[in-house]
Order: sequence, then structure tokens, then C-alpha cells
Amino acid sequence: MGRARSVEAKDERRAALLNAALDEIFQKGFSASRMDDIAARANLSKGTLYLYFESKEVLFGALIDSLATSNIGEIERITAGASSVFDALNGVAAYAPAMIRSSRLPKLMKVLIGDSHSFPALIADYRTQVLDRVLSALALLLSNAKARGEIEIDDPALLARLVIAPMAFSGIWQAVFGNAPGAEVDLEALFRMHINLMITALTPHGNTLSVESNVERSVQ
Amino acid sequence: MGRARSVEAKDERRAALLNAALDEIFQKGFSASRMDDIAARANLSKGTLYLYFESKEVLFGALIDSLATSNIGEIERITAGASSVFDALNGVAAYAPAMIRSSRLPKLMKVLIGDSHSFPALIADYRTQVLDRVLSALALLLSNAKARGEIEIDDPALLARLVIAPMAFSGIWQAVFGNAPGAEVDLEALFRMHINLMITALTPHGNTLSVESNVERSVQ
DNA sequence: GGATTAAATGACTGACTAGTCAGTTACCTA
DNA sequence: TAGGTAACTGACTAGTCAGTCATTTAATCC
Repeated sequence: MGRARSVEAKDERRAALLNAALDEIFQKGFSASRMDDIAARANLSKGTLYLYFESKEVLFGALIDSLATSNIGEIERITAGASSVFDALNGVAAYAPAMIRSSRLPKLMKVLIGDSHSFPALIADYRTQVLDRVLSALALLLSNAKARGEIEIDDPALLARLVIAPMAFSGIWQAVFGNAPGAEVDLEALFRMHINLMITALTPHGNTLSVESNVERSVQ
Repeated sequence: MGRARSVEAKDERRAALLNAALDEIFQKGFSASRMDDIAARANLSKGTLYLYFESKEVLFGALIDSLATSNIGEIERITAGASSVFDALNGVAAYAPAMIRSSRLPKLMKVLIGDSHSFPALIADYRTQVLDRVLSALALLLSNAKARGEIEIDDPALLARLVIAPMAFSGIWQAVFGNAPGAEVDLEALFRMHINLMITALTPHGNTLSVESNVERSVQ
């Protein structure tokens, strides 16, 4: 690999360094990660790494920034474009396994949890700009569905938390245990069951018909 | 505080050091925690800390050991002593908020997640001896209830994961965000809603009567 | 209260690493 | 191909921290 002379080549190099940083920090945590190792993982020297990021903390901040907003758009698109809550929930559940297995988001979660107290400002930003945003979007969706009489609930904000809990839990599980023997989880089946239970419980009069038709739709 | 001469006094000192280690490692992570700071937090010097734990890694292992099995007994007691799945689920949900707010278990979770890849053997042990044990106990409970016709489900193991997901998620949330403004969660309401949704969805024919009576029971 | 024991200390060492910068070298242009 | 530019390097500095151990000191015993 030659030198990065053009702007594009520099962007690419920057991305490669961030990638290397994610892998390294994911494995060792912020404090135990060495700048030398991050640079070496991208086949560069420490000096070059410092050409792109002025300090270890700046590198960490840039890493979080680059990953924070990458998945949120997809989720908002699914929830906004769905014709009913059921569609939206099925859409989220169908998208979640790939997102978790892509391993970028779970890695980010693991890093953020592990180093949360070392970077309080960063973590507070992440919460308000990503987590709260996702929870609010979901709560709004549920609130609208309630207004239309599609579902029966008291508190949409709490329900939103219950909806995403299994996905967040699975993401962290994936990040911590990976594919260790005995730790594998059938994510598709898990989320399908989750959404089906939700829909069964939320559908007025608890009839099972809508659930069945719903399963059909999610499988298509 | 004088010197620890008796065996009891030494046990107490050891516990104090472990306590200090948990607080310190919870805040900074294993690698960024300094032995000096841990000792100082217990009003002792680093030399004394080394009288009790031969290395930083040994201290970490002892810390995990001392916390790992502390809550599992309580959970197994609740699930084993309950007269029906509904009782058991309500019992777990009623116990969970206090467990989360006690902050020892969430702290442990945060530490284990953050440093999981630095101590693969420890984390594997924790999974098989704590997490898998809790999940299995819950799955067995659900499986028995299914056999008795109390609930309708396919896969008890997956359902067990869905049952504990909101509690694990809330524990981690608590460990990461604590009581930061805007991050507070009404755990009682959340878990009540969770269990009620579960019961509504799982009860054969989805009648709402059993749910109402269940709410009464959980509130008592 | 003097002697004995062992708990506690903290200065010290050696290993390690974030960040620097003088020097090297790949690539481009004339 | 020679000269210029800037991307890249890695030895070095300054600071940190796990672990050690000679010394101090609190408690107990006679």
C-alpha cells in the first residue's frame, strides 16, 4: 500500500485507522489499548496515527462519532415507513439479527459500556443523540398506534424499552460471548417470538388471528 | 482503625479491600485502576493490599468470585418456591428493582462486560455458572408450566431469555447512566408491565381475567 | 515497661507507553 | 533524472504504575 496523497486516500486511511482502533479497543478496552498496536493493525506506524488523530482521547471520540449515527437512520426509516405498528415491529425484528451479527454495533455497545465512566461527556451525548432518539421514535410509533386503536397500552415510553430490551441484551451477549461454544443464540427465532408475544399481548381482546396473519407477513 | 490481628478482623479487611476494588474498577475499568487508589479507598497502603492479594489479577478474580454467586440463590429460591409460573414471574419482577438499585450486581455486570476479553476464562466461568444456571432454572420453570397447561409456548429456553432481557438491560442501563438527569427509569412500572404482557401473551386463549387477578397478586 | 511479633508502610525499581520530532523515503513535477 | 514536497517512520523522552522489601509501628505478652 502506497502513501495517501489525495483527499480520498486520506479519508480511506482515516477509516482504516478507526477500524483498527475499534477492533483493538473492543478487545482490550480504551486504557489497555496501545497506540502502537492500533497503528500496526492498520499496517502503519504510531507516528502516522498521530498525523490523523492528535491524541488517544481524540481518536476514541472520533471512533464513537463515526459509529454512533450509522444504524439509527435505518431504524427510523423502518419505523417511519411502516403501515402499522405490527409492520414496524416486524421490520425492526427482521433487521436486528443482521445488525447484531454485523458486529459493529455490538462492539460499539461493549466499548461504550466498558469505558462509560472514563468519558462521561461522550456517553451522555450518545444517550441523548442515539438511545433516547431511538426510544422516542419507538414510543411515538406506539403512541400513534394506541390513538388509532391498534393496540392497548398505558405508557408508550416504557413499552418502547420492553421492545428493544431483547435486542440490546442480545447485542451485548454477542459482543461479550461472540460465538463461544454453548453461547450461541438463534436470533431470528428469538426476535420472532418476542414480536409475536408483544403483538398477542397488545392486540385488543387478545385474539390470536391477527398474530397468525402477522407471522405470515414477517416470514414472507 | 487499628491493625487486623484476629482472623475475623482479617476477613473484614479483605472484604473492605474487595469493596474498594469493586468501586474503583467499576469506575475506571480493570486496566486503568491503580492498586494505590484501591488501597487508599480502604484507608490502607498498597503494601497492605499485597498482603491480601498477590497480584492485581488475583484481586480481580477474587472480586468476581465474591460477587458471582451472591444473587443467584435468591432467584432460585423465588422460582422454586412459587406455586405457579405467574407467581414466580411476579416474584422475580418484584425482587428485580431492589437488586438493580442495590447496585452491586449492575456494577459487576458493567465490569464483566468491559473487561470480558481480558479475562476469557473468568467470563466463561461466569456464563456457565451464573447466567446459564439462571436461564436454565427459568426455562425449566416455563417448561413445567407448559406441561401443566398453564402457558402455551414453543421454546422455553428462548422465552427465558425474553423474560430476563428487560432486567439485564435495566441493570446495565443503571450501571452506565446511574441516576443521570433524563436517564431515570421507573423499574417497578417497567417490570410490572413486562410481566403483565408476558402473562397476557402466554395465557391460553388470551383471556384478560387471569392477568387482572395476577396484578392484584403482585401488588399485595 | 521492655521484649517480641507481625501488621502496615511507602520509597524504590523495572517495565511499559503516550506523545514528539529529526530523519527517511515514496511520489510527483519539470 | 534531479529536486521538492509531504507522508511516513521509530528512537527517544517524560511520566506512570505493578510489585518489592527494608523499615516503622501497633498490639500483645511476660
